Amino acid sequence: MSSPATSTRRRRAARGEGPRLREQLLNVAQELLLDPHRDLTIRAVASGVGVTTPSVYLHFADKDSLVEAVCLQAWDDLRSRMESALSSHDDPFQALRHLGAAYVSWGLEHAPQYQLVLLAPEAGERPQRRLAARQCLEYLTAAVARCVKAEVMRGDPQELALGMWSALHGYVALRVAHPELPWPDDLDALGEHIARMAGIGTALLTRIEASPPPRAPSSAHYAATLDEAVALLHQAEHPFSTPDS
Amino acid sequence: MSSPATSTRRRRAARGEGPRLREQLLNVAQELLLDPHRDLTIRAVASGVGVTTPSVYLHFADKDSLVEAVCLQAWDDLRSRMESALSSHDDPFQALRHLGAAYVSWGLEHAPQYQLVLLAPEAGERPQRRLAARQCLEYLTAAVARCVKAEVMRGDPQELALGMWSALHGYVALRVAHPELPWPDDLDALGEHIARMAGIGTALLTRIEASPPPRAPSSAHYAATLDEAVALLHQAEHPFSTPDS
DNA sequence: TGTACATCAGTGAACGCGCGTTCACTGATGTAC
DNA sequence: TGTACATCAGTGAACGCGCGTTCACTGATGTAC
Repeated sequence: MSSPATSTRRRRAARGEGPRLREQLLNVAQELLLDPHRDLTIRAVASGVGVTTPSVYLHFADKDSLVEAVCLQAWDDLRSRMESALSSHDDPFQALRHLGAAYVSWGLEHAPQYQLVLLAPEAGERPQRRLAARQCLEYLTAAVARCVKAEVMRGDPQELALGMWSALHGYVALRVAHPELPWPDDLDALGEHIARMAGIGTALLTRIEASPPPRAPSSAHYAATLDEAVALLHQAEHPFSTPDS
Repeated sequence: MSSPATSTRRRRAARGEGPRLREQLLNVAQELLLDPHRDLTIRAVASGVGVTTPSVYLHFADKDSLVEAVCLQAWDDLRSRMESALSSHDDPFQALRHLGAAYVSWGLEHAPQYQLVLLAPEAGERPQRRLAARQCLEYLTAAVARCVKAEVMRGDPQELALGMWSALHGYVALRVAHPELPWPDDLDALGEHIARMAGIGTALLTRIEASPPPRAPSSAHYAATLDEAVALLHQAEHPFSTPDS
């Protein structure tokens, strides 16, 4: 009578095949999460698979468990992307930059999962999401630590990583929540810009903080000094990176 | 019988005094927004004032209008803070830095309002919140434009402002959603760090992009060149700023 | 100064919705003898 | 080879909750005459 509108009624699973339903529920839940016009409800997930609502409780204790499982599935993907970004560049500063770009690019591609783990107000109270956030920070901290070891940055790697992360996160968060702002067309280009801005900014700022100058400067002095610095870079055997290394 | 538990029953307003209820409703709604243990519902707002639920509809068309009104009230405060940060510093680069620090500091103090306008998934679809976000960008763009005019930065002010904003926003957003991360105790110190990192990073990066060097560098070359640049700054008449100007 | 009337700031009770969740059940699948 | 039985993947119907919202009303306040 009240058969699901979105899907044909599925065949009942064979004896040992029960757990396959779990996988199907996760898939449908993921689809719902990606569709801004539909809500992720227990009822919608069940009917999407072609099953009645109570069946969901055969595999998930409650709604939260289901939602969390959906999101954490995607975060494994980010972890592996960060890992490969880190290991595919021998040079610490280049590795950090590519790690940042990979992070931003993943975040923009997985907006709903990103939103749930890093933007939801209650995210900090959920152990699984805390863990996902923590692991993110650890990858970044590792990358920054290598830069500190190579003496291109100075200071506490974890604190610097929090600063870098803020810059990357902000771009993803702002773009996802306010797509109507005058963003440039190329999603990743601004991500690259921000990753480089944060990297270069951190490198220069931590040096200045390690040996603070006596007086406050003006814009004119900043400009003049930066010009000289860039000129210096051009004379160096290996000058600063172009946008694509 | 079912008198409100949270407040004494108020006296009925006199003839012309009707609109005063609106103000009281906004105040209670604000309190509810700030209390993470209570939800902002029409019922709770009404009972907080000491009035029955339908009375709320005398002043607000629906719940959304009420919530939006509460939030936008606070954003006026941010606008004035940004304005005074901008006008209290003659030097463009210093003004930008203080604008950033003021922004972060306000965001951390007004987490719920910040969350609703800049973090909520549907924020980009609400005209009022779009406007608030847009005005934020405009203040930042104005500050960056002054830096571009003073030649301490190069490029499109709005695009650079989006990058700067991302960095500032990310810190507020991350800290608000994940307070359990290993943040330093001083809220504003890291905000200052990020504002400076983004400013200096943008200034240096836009110079490098305006005159890109021929080859990709290594961390060692970055380190050596930045050392020379900082040495240069120390020789300058007005070197880089200390954390407190 | 008194009285009929309009206004306006509220009230009280209820509606209907969609949600997460529970409970007693069913009927196909495999297994023991 | 047939039959009784345990298992297990589901079903169907309902509960109860809190919410936003609506509707017909009331009773104090001020005003016209």
